[in-house]
Amino acid sequence: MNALRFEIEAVCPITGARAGLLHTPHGVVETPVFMPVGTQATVKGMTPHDLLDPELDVRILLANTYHLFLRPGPEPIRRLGGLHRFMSWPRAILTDSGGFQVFSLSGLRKVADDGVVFRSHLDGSLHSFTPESTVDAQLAYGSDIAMVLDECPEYPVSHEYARASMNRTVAWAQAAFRHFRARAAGLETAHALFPIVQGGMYPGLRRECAGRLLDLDAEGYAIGGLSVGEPRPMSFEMVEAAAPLLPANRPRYAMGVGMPEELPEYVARGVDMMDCVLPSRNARNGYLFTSQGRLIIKHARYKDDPSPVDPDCGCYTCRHFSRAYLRHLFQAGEILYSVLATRHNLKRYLDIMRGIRHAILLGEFPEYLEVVRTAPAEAV
RNA sequence: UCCUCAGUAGCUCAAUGGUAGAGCAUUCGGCUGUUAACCGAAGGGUUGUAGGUUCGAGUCCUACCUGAGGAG
Repeated sequence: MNALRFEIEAVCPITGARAGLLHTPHGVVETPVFMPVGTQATVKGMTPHDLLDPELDVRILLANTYHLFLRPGPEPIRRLGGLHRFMSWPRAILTDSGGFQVFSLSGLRKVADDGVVFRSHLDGSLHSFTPESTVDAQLAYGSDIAMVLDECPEYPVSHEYARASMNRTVAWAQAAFRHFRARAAGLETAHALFPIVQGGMYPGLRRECAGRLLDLDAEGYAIGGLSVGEPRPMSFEMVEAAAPLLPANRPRYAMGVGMPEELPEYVARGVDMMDCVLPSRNARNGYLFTSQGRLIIKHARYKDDPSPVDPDCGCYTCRHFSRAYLRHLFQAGEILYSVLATRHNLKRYLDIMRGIRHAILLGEFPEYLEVVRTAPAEAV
């Protein structure tokens, strides 16, 4: 039983960028899409009501297998009706497998062929993840889209290590799919599982990895291991190596990217889905994304500034509050600052994706790219 | 008028007589499948003033200035 149906509405004849509709068990997602990150079953600072507001109209969220595994645990979530009911989110959820944590919490782990042993960052307790166990966890969560366990090596790594790591990721993906297909057959609801293309910063390994994952006949494919310290052109090059090999009629997901100006670049290389902590995390750290570039709200220059963060933004924050007020809230450490800033930054990212989608549908994506490539970096 | 206490970075305060520091603020970085309402760097001082003791004083002594309390 398929969980997803990917309907392509338009393809840019110059770049190959696609606009489509991703039909999930929890609603339709317009692509290309930016997925806000809600690691611990919450987008920090946002209620589901905020995210559902037509102003944001978020269709799909991320949550994290690793973090929810440690707390509160897959079984409690299953008993409480799954992640959707647990967090009161009616729309689609994609769960990351914890593969990223294998790398980002590297001080605490040991990678073996059959999985990874790691220490909880919460209490130091020992746990293991296998391709099978992370599928089980994500089925307990009731994820619409689950991700296979992968290894996400840091940059730079040797070709030798990247190859071994990629081989492991492919083997894990194969094991995950075997287990997933056996388990999913007995379930009432449909779930999708995406494998992840790895291969370090070696185009040859990326191509090989993509080719080997095709046999899995997955409902969508992810490209991982991007923005792990490498220069940006290299990230784009890795996508250029892998994306053309992936099935044209399935969604492609670039994991963990990127800055606002990078989003159209990934789309131009055939990417349909992206997620990133930048809009939410940077919001809380005083970094606001605007149509005129970045704005660091803590700067004293905004102390008496009555203007909105972005005069061209129609978000709740920009409609009602001044830079001076937001700066005040930030300096005072007030919770409302994070709420308003996150709301604005998410709106900015979602607007960018809607703008990209609109341009593709109108056949004007090359012109759109031209404009954003010459955009200013800093707001005044 | 007298007594007591206190004067150190923009602010609040540290510093057994031995290289004047911290937090906040300021300025600037950083953040990319969140261990992050987080992390880092820089600028900023005639230690109230003037003398004295001492090898050496923010620290001890004297006078003065300012402030806060108290007494009358």
